[in-house]
Amino acid sequence: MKVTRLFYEQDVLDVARGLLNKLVVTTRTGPRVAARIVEVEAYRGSDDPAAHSYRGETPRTATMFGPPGHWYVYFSYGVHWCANLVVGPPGVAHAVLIRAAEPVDGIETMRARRPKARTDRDLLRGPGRFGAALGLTRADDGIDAVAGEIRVVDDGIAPPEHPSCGPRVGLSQATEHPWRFWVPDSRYVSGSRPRT
DNA sequence: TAAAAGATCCCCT
DNA sequence: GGGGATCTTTTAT
Repeated sequence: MKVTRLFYEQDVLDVARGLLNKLVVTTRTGPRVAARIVEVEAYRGSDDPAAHSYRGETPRTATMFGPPGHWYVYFSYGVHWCANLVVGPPGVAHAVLIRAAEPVDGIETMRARRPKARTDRDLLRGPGRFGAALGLTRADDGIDAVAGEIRVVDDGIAPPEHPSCGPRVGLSQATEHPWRFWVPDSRYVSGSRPRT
């Protein structure tokens, strides 16, 4: 089934679960690279203190307030580029963070971008690693994921019928929501991280 | 203008 | 298991 603009106008939790097993494909930053999404987190706009959009629109989060189905890419901890998909109609700033993916195509290209990765399993396991393996930067913020140079496509593998879920990672607020979803049994998920 | 925190990753022990 | 790197964004003064 094709991933249309309409897909991104569903409830953000449904979009998050629906993105599992979808393919991210790009030739924007080099040779063709494809990766299968296996772990995501949902951020519920103005209802969610952990969402970047919670306190209203700022220059950084402008993309989140725009039309759905676009990439919101932000710079994290002065080191990493993390990628989200914008969900909900314009003005509704929900998003789904891509936390981990399974390398499918262009593995050599990804390995060149991630020299620290010892195995293919480490290539895209974690949001910062996902961004690095795809070669994302500020220039990729706002790109259309439906018709642009970095696309989300359905290659015939359905989302899991019963996705696993649990608390989101790395937050100091709104930690109670089980809005992290992943493909059960995938060896490419990032796994829980202990918090101090 | 300053200061603190941040949707992380990597290396060290 | 713990801490440092690194710098942008936001909020407070």
